[in-house]
Amino acid sequence: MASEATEARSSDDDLLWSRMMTLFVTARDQMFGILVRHELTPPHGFALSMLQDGQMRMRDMAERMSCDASYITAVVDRLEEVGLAERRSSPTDRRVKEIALTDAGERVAALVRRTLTAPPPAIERLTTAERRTLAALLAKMVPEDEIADDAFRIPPPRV
Amino acid sequence: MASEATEARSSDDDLLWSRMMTLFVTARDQMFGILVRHELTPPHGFALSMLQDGQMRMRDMAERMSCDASYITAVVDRLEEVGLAERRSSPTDRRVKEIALTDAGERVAALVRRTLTAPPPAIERLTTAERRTLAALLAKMVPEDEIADDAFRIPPPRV
DNA sequence: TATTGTTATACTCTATAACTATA
DNA sequence: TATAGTTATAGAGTATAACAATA
Repeated sequence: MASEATEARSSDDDLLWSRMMTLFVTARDQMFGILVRHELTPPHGFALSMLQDGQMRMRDMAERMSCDASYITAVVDRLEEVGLAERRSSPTDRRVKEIALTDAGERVAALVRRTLTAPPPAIERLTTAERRTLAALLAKMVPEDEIADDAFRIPPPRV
Repeated sequence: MASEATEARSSDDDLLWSRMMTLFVTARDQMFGILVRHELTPPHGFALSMLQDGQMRMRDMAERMSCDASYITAVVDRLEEVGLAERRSSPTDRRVKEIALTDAGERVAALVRRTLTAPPPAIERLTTAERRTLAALLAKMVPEDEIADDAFRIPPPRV
């Protein structure tokens, strides 16, 4: 039986996407807020999120961020300056530097990761049953193998 | 009675937000594609979307885009170069220039607007009833007076 | 010789300030 | 004097290319 929230007026349909966009904008602004407080930009956030899964070689970071290795140098420089990550020379190959999060970096990375993966506060306006319904509808729209992982990757197009 | 799509497994809940993000990323990339094909950047898309509601003075464009008037000069220069908009001197105040879309500009602006307001193709994986349910859930999460209108506004934070 | 990372350089995007024309 | 728009200049972000160190 349809609950109050599932009785849609026709105008709801028209605004469906605008409402979803609003959730994104809110999450994006929250993410930007976290980054600005640490004087970082979106690429740093992406890097922090990656590094939460374990230390990485700069070469591999460049690959996953789809940018040149020279830019990774700048990104890691900045992360070191603000004390969120550090370079560790590889004991087996002295060319290689492994980038690892500091304790402070772990904390910020966890915040970033949560913004990328946890539903925004507006989810609390739904009952548990409604959340399950929403999850199921989204699962039908976006199969697991189509889930993207670069929501906040920058930059926008260069012409 | 719950349809097939509304029976959520617990892991669906975990991925709810990642799935929604994927829809956003897809729409963003579609928008970027439209813009790149016309050698434009996100601010141009935002300007086109605004101009679809009628011609505007550059001063007002700067206000709504939260940027300096001098940058609007550059944006409008570019839109004129690619033939999507044109400056029209105001007959009543010779300082003022009204910016209007050309026919080609109307077409691109309509595309942009649609990307901003129409659900992405994945919506077709839902039945009509499911779409209404989704719309109702989103309406409960995002009341009409909280709907944001600057989904693709750039830039990201500068530190 | 090939690979990892850095430095040097240049280009794009956007902001700030000085300027011109009109009101 | 105040306002609309432009031009000049500068800063941040990112890419490309040349380089040094190590394999």
